[in-house]
Amino acid sequence: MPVAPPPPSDLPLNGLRAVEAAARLGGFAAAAADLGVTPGAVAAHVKGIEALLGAPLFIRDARGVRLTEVGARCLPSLTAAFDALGAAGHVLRSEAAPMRLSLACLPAIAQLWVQPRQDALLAAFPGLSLSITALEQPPATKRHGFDVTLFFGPGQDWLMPVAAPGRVEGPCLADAVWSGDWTTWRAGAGPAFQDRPTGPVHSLYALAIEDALAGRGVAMGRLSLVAGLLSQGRLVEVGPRVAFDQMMIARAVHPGRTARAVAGWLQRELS
Amino acid sequence: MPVAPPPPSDLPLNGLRAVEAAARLGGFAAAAADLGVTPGAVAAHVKGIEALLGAPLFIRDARGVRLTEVGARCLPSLTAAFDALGAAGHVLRSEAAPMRLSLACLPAIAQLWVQPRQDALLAAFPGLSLSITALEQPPATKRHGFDVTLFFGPGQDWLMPVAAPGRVEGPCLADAVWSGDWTTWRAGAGPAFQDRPTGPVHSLYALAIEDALAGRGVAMGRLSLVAGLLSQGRLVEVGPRVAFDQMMIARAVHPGRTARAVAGWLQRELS
DNA sequence: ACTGAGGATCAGAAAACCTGAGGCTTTGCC
DNA sequence: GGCAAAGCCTCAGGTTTTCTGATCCTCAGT
Repeated sequence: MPVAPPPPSDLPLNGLRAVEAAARLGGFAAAAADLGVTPGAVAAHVKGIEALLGAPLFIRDARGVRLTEVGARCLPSLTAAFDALGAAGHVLRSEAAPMRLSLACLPAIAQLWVQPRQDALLAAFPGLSLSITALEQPPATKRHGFDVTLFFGPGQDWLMPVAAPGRVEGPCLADAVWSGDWTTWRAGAGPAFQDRPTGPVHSLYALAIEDALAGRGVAMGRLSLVAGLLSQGRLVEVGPRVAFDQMMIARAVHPGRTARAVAGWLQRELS
Repeated sequence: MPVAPPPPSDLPLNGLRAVEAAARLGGFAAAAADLGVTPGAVAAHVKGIEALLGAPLFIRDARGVRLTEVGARCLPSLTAAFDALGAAGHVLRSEAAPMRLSLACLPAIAQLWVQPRQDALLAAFPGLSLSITALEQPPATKRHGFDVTLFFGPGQDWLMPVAAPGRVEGPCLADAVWSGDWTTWRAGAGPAFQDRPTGPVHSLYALAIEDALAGRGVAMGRLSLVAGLLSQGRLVEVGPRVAFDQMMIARAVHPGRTARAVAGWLQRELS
């Protein structure tokens, strides 16, 4: 009697999700972050799937993991499947509560741009139930439950130093994420402010702007984010504008009545 | 400081699977059977999803469940997603072990048709690792891990009473599932064997055939299943053949080298 | 050689999951 | 009308799965 091997047991869904995330992101740690668990959990899931299949899907070495041949051939269908699942989840959510909407954006955008427009947005969409989540990175996939994203993408914006009126002499204020903005600006405007001391470096851009508002120095402003404060006179431009190749972009992650309408409204506000 | 994202709570995969199964099969009990759990577990999963969504997906009444409007709009994308997942799982399995193949068929087919041909099949596909699973019903979806199915479907076959040579006088043997075959045959051949007592009724067709082989009575044979025994002379036909509108059909559940080849081989054996 | 990133491993703890019994409502059938 | 059969619901309890947190290991770059 030849072999009558194992039963055709189904593969655990959560395990497949771990495999897909690890393959897509190129590492267990990244996958773990994506899934909101620890790397150990991802490793265990992947190991479980590999055991069920009887073949390794990843080659481990000290600096990460790579897909095996077999794994690489499986990735496209896995990704397609989880994209479909994400879409299905989205349909469920939007059908169940059409006026509930979740927006993902950078912390700086949330505080400086969305916050001041929130009342207008809610007035434009009566009944809208809005939740705003600040993320450092735009969600990598369409599976994260967000309806609309608002992040920087390719486009045209302006950089210029800003300070509170009459308080233009303080140190240079910067934040950790966009510290490169000063460099970019100087490349276009020359070595201005070179002699200034560097002030506190915040983890959040909005905190640097707060410091500038409080007269504690000069911040590097992205026009789209500080235009409101400039027109209110709470900040003034203290140097030339320099073109910047990133701009805010609002997009609906999945097609859906409300999401599309809100993304359109935001995009209109942007221009 | 990495922002701690308040998770945009993803929907649990197992819950979605329960919802999809219940929606597709029209009942929690059926879904439970499909998923291999108890109805209570399905109910709990569905309830969990409904709670997360904040809207009911099913209307319960005493004779089962129906989808709500919302649920009905969600079903297509859910089904598509789980079909995609099933396909992905299948790719994984076949990539990991290309020569491993699992066949699903009726118990009667397994015992009377597949078993005698197993050596020939393995000879035709060297290295094939075959597992055979007997199911009363063909798997309803493509998600059950089977590579090839072999069941009765629309087509042309023959029914006729069979018995061991020289032992044609015993009672009518029948099995529980195909007891209708006697009725069908009499409808075409007239009231023959009406006066015979009814012998033991087995749960498995193959047991009725065993009884016939042992000379304990007359069984109603489907030609495709008993042809081998007839040509060996172990059974003889003891009445006219009557046309029957179901025949065995082999099909590959998912496209795949081995599955397609084996299904083709089986189909060729059938004709 | 030191350091840091990324994995593996393991035990304990937490969460999710399943079962099994009992109850309720409706339908179909004497 | 009374009765049985289907289905679904709830709940308690236990079991399995899953996650974490600490520790160790390996490798690459400095």
